[in-house]
Formats: sequence, C-alpha cells, structure tokens
Amino acid sequence: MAITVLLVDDHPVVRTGLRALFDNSDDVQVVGEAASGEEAIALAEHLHPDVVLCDLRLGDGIDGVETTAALRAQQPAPAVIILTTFDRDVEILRAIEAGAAGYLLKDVSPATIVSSLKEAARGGMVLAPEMAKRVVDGMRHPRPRLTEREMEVLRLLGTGASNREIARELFVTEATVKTHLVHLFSKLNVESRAKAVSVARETGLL
Amino acid sequence: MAITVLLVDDHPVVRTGLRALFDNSDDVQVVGEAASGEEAIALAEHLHPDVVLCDLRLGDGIDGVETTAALRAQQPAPAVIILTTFDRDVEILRAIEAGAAGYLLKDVSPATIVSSLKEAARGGMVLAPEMAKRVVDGMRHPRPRLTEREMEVLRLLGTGASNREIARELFVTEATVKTHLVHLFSKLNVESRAKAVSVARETGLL
DNA sequence: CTCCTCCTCAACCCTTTGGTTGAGACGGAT
DNA sequence: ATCCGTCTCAACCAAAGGGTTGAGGAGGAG
Repeated sequence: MAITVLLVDDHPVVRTGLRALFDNSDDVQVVGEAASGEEAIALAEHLHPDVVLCDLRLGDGIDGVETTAALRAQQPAPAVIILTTFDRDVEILRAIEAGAAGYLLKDVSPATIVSSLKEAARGGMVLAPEMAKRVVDGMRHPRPRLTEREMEVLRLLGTGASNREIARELFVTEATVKTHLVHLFSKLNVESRAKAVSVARETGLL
Repeated sequence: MAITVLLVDDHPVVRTGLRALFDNSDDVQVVGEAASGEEAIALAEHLHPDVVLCDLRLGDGIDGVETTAALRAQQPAPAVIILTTFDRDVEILRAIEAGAAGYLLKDVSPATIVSSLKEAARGGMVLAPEMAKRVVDGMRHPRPRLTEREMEVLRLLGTGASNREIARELFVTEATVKTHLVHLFSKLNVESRAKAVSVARETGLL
C-alpha cells in the first residue's frame, strides 16, 4: 500500500515539483495539495494522509509551525515533515516542539525527500545531521524565556522606537519601559538596545 | 519554433516543478538546468536560450543579480526573468538595473509564468502591477547614496556596536564616527541609530 | 494565606548619543 | 588654480539611554 501524502506550500511551482517527483515513485501517492495552513488542516481532516509535507512560510495565514500543531492534534495524526528554505535555529526548534517528524531544506536531493517521507510514515524522525546538531545545541543553550510584555518591547525596539515611543505605544510610562529594557538586557546578556536587537535577530527571537 | 529556456534555481524541487510546468506547453522548451549562477553562465554560453528563468538566491555562489548582469553581457544576450520568493525593493531595482526583463514572485500561477516567459522572448518587459509601482517609486525616491565609509558605519551599527566600538573597529576617533552618523541620519531621514538600522533593513541597504 | 512572577512606577545618577559649528587634509573634476 | 566631496577631528550642549534601588498591585501556585 502506497504512502499517502498531502503537499502544503503556497508556491504552485513547488507543489508541481513535488508532485512530479512523487509521480515517479510507486510507493508514494499524493492525495492532495494545499496552498495555506488552513486549507491543509481542513483537507487532512478528510483525507487522513500518512504524511504531510509542509513549508514553513505559507503566505498571509498561519505558518507551518501552527499548521503542524493543528495537524498533530487530529485523529489519526499524520506525520508532518517541514520542507523549507530557511534554517534558522528557532524555526527548527519550534517545528520539532510542535510535533514535526522532520525538517528538510529545499536544497536537498529529491531522493532524500522520498526516503525521508518513507521514514516518517514508519513513525521515525528525519533530521539531517546538521539539523540534529542544532536541536541538541538548542536544548543545551535554552533561549531566554521572555515575558509577553518583554516581547512587545523587543518588537518595538526592533523598529527603532525610542523609550518614549514604546511607552506611548504600550500605554505605560517611560519608567516601565526602562524596567522592561533592563530585564531584557539581562536576559539577552547585552548592555544596549542596539545589541539587544542584533542578538534577538541572530537567535531568531525577532 | 518553441521558445528555449534555461532554468536556474538551487532547489531541485523548484527546477522539477518548472520543468513539469513547461512540459505541458508546446511552445516552451526547457533546454537546460543550472543550480548556481556560475553554472548558468557557462551553460547559456553554449545553449543560447531565448530566456533564462533565474532565482535571486542561489546558495553560496553569485546571486541572481550578478548572474543576470553576466548573462546580459553575452552575445546573443538571453532575456532574463527573475523568479523568486523575495520582494524587497532593492532586489527588484537591482535586478532591473542589471538588465532583467521581468520580476516574478513564486506564488504566481503557472499560467502567468508561461505567458511572462513568452512576453520576455518577444523582447518585452514583464512586471506585475505592484512590482511596476515599486520600480517607479524607487525611481522617484532614489535610495540615498551612502559613501563607502558610511556603509561601514551602518553595517557596524547593525551589529549593535556603540560609537566607541565603531571607532575602534574603523581606526578613527569617536568624533569621526559621530560625524558619519549625523550624515547617515540625514541621508536616511531618521533621528536615531536604532531607526537608522530599522529603515536600512527595510529598504534593503543592510 | 503566602510565595512568586509579572507588570507597573519613581527618583537618582552617570554615560552615551545626537546636533552644532568649525576646520584641516586629500583627491578628483572643471 | 579652484571647487567639491570625502574623511578626519575637536569642543560643546541638550537629550536620551542605561543602572540602581525601592515599591505597590494583580494573579497564580503551593
């Protein structure tokens, strides 16, 4: 019995490519395509694919991570493999946490995609060695847990907002903003707003 | 006589998708595939395709813009269409300046790709309305021309460096850094280092 | 109830930044 | 020879940012 797979990617070209790729394989059958996370969730509800091959960026709607979480909550839950061009640490970690069975970059060979898919259908995990390394690194160096408010401040910080502007935006006083900033600096291990934005970008917090 | 096209994309999946797409079209014939800019330039030299369909990001080597410039310098010069996921203003402007006949986003329909390709083969330009708008906007609001030194300062600014750190890095005094910064702020039309980084990122200067 | 986290705010101090003016040196263009 | 753009630097001032201490209220967990 062939493995059934649902393709999720907002780029028609990529979907076409994947479909063409699996058409040459006897044991993989594409049972559906979705251009958004919402569509994917709805389709999976009916199609019950063995595996969902999902991009991380999905246009305007929900992203691949949220889609993965929703899919994994279904009964029966399909295996989800993330197939994307981006390889930032956070993305990978978030995807794994959400229940993804694998994380592939789009520059891998078609053969790898097919074999990964089979592995996932068997219930296995699919992580390229470099990916696996990042996962354990991510576990070892846990990303600081920022509170919701701190994240809001960080986001505004990224736009170049001054303390006064941040205060106005969040309906608090500058004193409060400064307090959040001090906590933020401490958690990110930096000593200036500029560096905070810089490291937040690097680590993917922003 | 069918239009000959060379596909350039570092993702095998995308190339497969495009190839599958054109296989259904009688008047378009894929004559080659390249996974890098260097490979594309070498192949075009021999194949003389009518059109080159090229991604902007091409892995580690030269990018799509440089590839476009090199291709347009060949005799006869193929038409070049940029097909990418990114739509930052600078990228588009740079691609057009380099001689691209079109700029498409990967989320367009397959039909659009085919028709755009034909248009380019006829010597025409292919710009989606929103793209065209950005181009004229880009012409109207010319990106500020920063000097080399100012760019270095801007780059360091992006890493969150303080004036002191920038000064050390560039082997000048803080006074000089401040002078550069004032010029930078004026050219970018901002009033703080944070905002400077923010708009530089938005406009693609950084 | 009490401990703890998070969010809020204030007063104080010192450092860094941003803005201004002015100026010397160098190289290329006219 | 002269102008112009670029890079360099200095001195000065006002504003913003960063660091500290302390503290009150709201809400959840034990």
